[in-house]
Amino acid sequence: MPWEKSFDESDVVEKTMKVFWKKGYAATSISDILDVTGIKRGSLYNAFDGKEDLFMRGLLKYDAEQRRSMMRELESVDDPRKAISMFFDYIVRSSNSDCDQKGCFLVNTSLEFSQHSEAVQKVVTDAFKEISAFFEKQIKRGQERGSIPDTISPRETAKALVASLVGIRVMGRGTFGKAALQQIADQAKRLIA
Amino acid sequence: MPWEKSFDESDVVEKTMKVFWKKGYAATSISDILDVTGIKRGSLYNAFDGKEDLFMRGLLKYDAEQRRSMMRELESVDDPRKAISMFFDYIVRSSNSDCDQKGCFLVNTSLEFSQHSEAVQKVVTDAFKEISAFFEKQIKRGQERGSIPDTISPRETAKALVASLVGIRVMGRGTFGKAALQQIADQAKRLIA
DNA sequence: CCGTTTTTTGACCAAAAGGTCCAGACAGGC
DNA sequence: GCCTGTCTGGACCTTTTGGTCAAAAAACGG
Repeated sequence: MPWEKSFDESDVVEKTMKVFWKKGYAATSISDILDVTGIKRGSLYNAFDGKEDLFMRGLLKYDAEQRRSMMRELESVDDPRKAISMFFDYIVRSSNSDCDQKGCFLVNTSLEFSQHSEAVQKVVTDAFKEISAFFEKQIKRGQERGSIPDTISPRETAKALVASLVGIRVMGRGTFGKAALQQIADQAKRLIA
Repeated sequence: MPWEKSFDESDVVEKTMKVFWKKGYAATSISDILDVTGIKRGSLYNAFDGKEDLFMRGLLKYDAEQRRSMMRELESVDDPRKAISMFFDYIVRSSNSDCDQKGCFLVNTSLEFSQHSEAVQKVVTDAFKEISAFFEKQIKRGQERGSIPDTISPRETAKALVASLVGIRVMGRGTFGKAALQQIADQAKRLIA
């Protein structure tokens, strides 16, 4: 075994992810990536397959470290209303604390569908399906224990909550002010009130 | 006066708009535009300033012909609940009838903010502000005539409705199926029920 | 300390990007 | 029918794009 890489591969993916996240796929050039990682061209292509590969890795990393990890924490919340509420608060908080206003990488990517492979599309759609399923499950749990009214439809309300979430993420990129995002979240919660 | 243009300028803007709408700014090349309009390079740069200019014109055309014209029609609806309801149904219908799944040009553009001039950003944010103001006005009217409960906050509910609308537009690009969009819209209407 | 094996480096490539330019085509006014 | 002004076509330009390559450098086993 003759040599180890001089750079941390996952660090490169992390930095690359942030560029794609902020600027989108098409608007990000390889040069941008070289600049932000400090790595050289040859090293990049020695370690990765190319732009698409880099994007995919970044997206998977985001999905695992941001969305999945947050949802895993919320799974352990006992009170279903609180679990849903915490989800929204988390989104609002992370939207408001990001001074780059990058929004959500998954949402951003879903509006770039036409430029991406089906593999990428699947990551995104699966993510939204899981979020929707999460909401649905929590609503059902709430109905079982009487904290959420039986009159509402779990599946359809879940989808509406996802849409609100997406809306918050989009408006958080600069269209509405910070205060508005929390207000929207609070209103969305009325759907399960 | 020696010669008229051989192409219809507004027709070129229309076709150009559709490409930007579908693929986004960065992913659309001048060659794409030449292909879709059938016009030649020299003619394009003789009639327009360049890519940015073309994009701006397309965006303004969309805003005027899609959003503004629809809102103008809704202004004349007497029943405020119905006006809001029709807005959502219109969005759902136009999302579902577009086989290209382009979504909403304004929403798409709002996720490309970093690549655009402030002038472009202003068009988008103004559009959303107007939609929000429309909802707010309708909610207030509904409360005055007793068809919408006094307990809800007009301004904040309006913002939540905008977020739902945006969510529908995003999910309509392929993440959720057609049926889901109408379901989301129906749930959103519960915010003013 | 020498070969082996991998990484690094930066030059290099073809293609595509956005944009310019001008020779020629064209329709008016005279 | 010619002159004038604009419009068209496409060659052309520079820069940037994503990607390749070969030579040099660096750690390890022997």
